[in-house]
Amino acid sequence: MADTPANVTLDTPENGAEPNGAEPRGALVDDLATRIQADIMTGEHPIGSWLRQSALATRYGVSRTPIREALRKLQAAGLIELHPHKGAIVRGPTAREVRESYQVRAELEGLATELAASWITQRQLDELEEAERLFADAIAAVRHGDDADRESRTAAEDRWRRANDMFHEVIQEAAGNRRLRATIRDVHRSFPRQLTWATLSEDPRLLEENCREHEAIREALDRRAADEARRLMISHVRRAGELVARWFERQYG
Amino acid sequence: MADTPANVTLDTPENGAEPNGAEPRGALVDDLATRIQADIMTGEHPIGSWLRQSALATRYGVSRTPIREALRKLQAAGLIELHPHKGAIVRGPTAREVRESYQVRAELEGLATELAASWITQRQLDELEEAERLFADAIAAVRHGDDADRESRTAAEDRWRRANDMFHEVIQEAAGNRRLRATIRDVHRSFPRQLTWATLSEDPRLLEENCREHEAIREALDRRAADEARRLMISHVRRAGELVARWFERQYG
DNA sequence: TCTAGCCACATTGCATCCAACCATGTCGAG
DNA sequence: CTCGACATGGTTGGATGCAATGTGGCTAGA
Repeated sequence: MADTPANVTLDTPENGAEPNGAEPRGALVDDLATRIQADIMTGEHPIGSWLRQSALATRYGVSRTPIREALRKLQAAGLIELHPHKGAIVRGPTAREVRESYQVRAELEGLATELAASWITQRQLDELEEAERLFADAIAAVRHGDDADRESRTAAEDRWRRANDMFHEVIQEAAGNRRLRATIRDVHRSFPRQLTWATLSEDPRLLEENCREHEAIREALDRRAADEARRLMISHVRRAGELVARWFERQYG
Repeated sequence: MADTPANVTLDTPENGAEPNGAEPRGALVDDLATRIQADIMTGEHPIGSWLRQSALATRYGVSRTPIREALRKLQAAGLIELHPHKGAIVRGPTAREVRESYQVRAELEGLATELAASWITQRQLDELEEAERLFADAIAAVRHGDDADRESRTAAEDRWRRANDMFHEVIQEAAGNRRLRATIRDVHRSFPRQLTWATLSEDPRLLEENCREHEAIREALDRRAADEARRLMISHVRRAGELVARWFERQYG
């Protein structure tokens, strides 16, 4: 710790990470865990790279102690491996794990959809429609943006992901089972999100297919056809999973 | 810290628990997390009680640092709540959460059973039969032991739980999806195990019913009737869940 | 008697310190 | 030239110290 240049550890919020010191000074570890996880998701900490405690400490402007606690949380979440006396390594899934995860997720989202058919409100159905609209917009942006404009492309990615998340989250919300939702999130977050996008965005036809599947699900929910909605959702997720797994194999296998 | 002669610390000789330094000296935190979790499950740290870091530290013969990391893991697992500057509290589920969890678990175990129907080996079918036998033995022990012999009763509880776990685990093993198994475990361990036992053991008829349901599931697996096995497992888990939820409401509601 | 303010104690949060440990590169023997 | 013991730098693991925060009790005033 001798080399910290700006060793002004005074309570002045120097590093600017906390704009307004709104930090309740107890949520620091949880905040760190969230940030590190986000940096893993975006690929800033690539799969297979080492997470050095001191590097993270200087990066986020804290000491190693809270970093270590945050790493424990991430370990429990399955995002990293902790090798004693060696360090933490960002854990990437295998193709098999991708398939397994999507199989589990398909079942859970199927259940969520089945439940949602009973409880979904008109307002939530409208939100699903809204999500579809955003989804279609994002697809259009991809088509036109092509590779010419890289910035609009990542913007489209962001919009697409938001629309997709919105669709699934509204349904999970409508299902009214918090534990179910939390479980789906746990399964989902075990591997970087960019995977789904990277897979589907390669071929706009896949995106459109995805969109149509969403429509079909919403339509079934609108008719309160629980079983059908469930089946549609399961095959929807499974299909996406198979595509991701294949892409993953081409990439790393 | 070493000045506390510990009045209660004697009944659990933790500090001498590592006779031969078999500890790889890096697994300490994980070990602590496991032990604390076990003590929560057995009710030694009752639901709603505070977990004082220094108390845990002296109890397990370490300093507060590894304790804190272990608590972070348990927090991530959902077993405890961490209130900044106040401490860790053992989190008990609400009746609603019990219902939600069992609904999720039912779906997942249903999937596991469906998958198992395709992959289960004769050896695993034999293990299921073995589990049933142990199960029946435990029931018999409960019937005869009555309340007269308290020791044989807890022994029976242990046997019963082992048999029950064995049954479900063999099926999950046969399903061949590790992620599925891990997810079921995560959902399952969110609340103390004694609940299931405490519920079912009140009425031997429930135990016998449970046993018959196991038989039916095994029989369906034997016939490779995937759909039927799945349905049976789902209603099996749901029924158990409903019983636990009701017991829980009577107890705490 | 009741309540508001205050003070002392208990507990956590984070930083720092030291020992244990792994990896790598060097040097000497065969 | 190769292989193994050894020293060294870098990293993690766990303990301890100190400041910040929450809590309960005590007193003074109405």
